[in-house]
Amino acid sequence: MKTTAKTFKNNRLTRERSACAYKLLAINDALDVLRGKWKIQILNTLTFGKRRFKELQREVGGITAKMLSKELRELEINELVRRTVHNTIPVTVEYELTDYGMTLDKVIDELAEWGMKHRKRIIKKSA
Amino acid sequence: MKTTAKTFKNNRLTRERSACAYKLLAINDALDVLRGKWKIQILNTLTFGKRRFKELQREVGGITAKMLSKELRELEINELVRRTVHNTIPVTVEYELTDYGMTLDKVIDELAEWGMKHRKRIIKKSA
DNA sequence: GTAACTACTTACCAAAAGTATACCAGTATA
DNA sequence: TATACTGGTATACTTTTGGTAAGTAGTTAC
Repeated sequence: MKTTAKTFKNNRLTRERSACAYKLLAINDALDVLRGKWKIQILNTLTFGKRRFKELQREVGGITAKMLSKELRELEINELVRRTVHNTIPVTVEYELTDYGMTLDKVIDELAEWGMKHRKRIIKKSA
Repeated sequence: MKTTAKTFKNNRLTRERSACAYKLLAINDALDVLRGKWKIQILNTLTFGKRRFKELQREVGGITAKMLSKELRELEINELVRRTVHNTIPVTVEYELTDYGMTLDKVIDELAEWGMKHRKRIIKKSA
C-alpha cells in the first residue's frame, strides 16, 4: 500500500477519532459519579471544610433532607466523602471530603470559574 | 464592639460562607448550560473539529437523532455552538464550537482528566 | 420500484430525578 | 407547654429527562 496524502489524512483522522472516543469514556465515568442537580454543589461546599448535615442543607440552599442524604450516601459509596458520627447529645454527624474527593478541586474550580464568566455575560446581555 | 478571638473567627467564617455561596451561584449557572446526559459529550467531540449531524451521532455513541437535535439547539441558543447549512445535495449541516464555546475547553479537559484517573481506580478495584 | 442517504420533527411513553409533607426520638430553650 | 434543635426516613406526588417508532422531503444508487 502506497502512502498517499489521503492515507496520511486518514491516519490523522483515525488517531483523532480514538483520542476523542477515549476522552468520551473518561467524561462518562466522571459524570457517572457527579451527575445530578446537587452533587457538585455539595462537594464544592465541603471544599470549604467539614460540615454537619443541617449545616450542609442550609448552605446548599434549596435541597431537601431526602435528596441531601441520598446524594451524600452516593458520594460516600464512591469514596469522595467521609461520614463521621459523634456521640454528642443530640447526635451530630460530620461530612468531609476524603483525600480522593479533594482531587476534584480543579474540576470544581474550573467549572466555577467558567460559571462566573458566563454569569457576567448573561447579566450584561439582559441589561 | 471589642475585637475578640471569637469575632475574628466569625468574620473568617462569614467570608468563607459568602465565598462558598458565590461559587455555588457560578456552578449553578454553568450547570444550567451543561446539564444533561449529552451536552458535554457533544461539546467535547466538537473540540476535535466541526462535524455534520450524522457524524456527530456516530461519534457520540448511543445518542438518538431526537436528543442530538434537541441538545444542539440548546447549545446554539447559548451561543456555544454554531450551525451552518450548506446548499449541497442532499443538504448537509455543520456544527462547530463558537469562540465562546471554546472557552469551555479547560473545564472539559479537567473533567476528562479526572475521569481517566477515576476510570483507572475503578478498574484496579474490580480486578 | 425500492432502498438508502441527507437532517431532522412529532407523538407517545417510561423511568429517573426531584419536591412536599409528615414523621421519628431525644434534648434544650422560651 | 410549645417550639426548635439534632439527623434523618417514609410516602406520595410532580417534573424532567430520555427513548421508541414513525413520518417528512428530496436525491441517488441498485
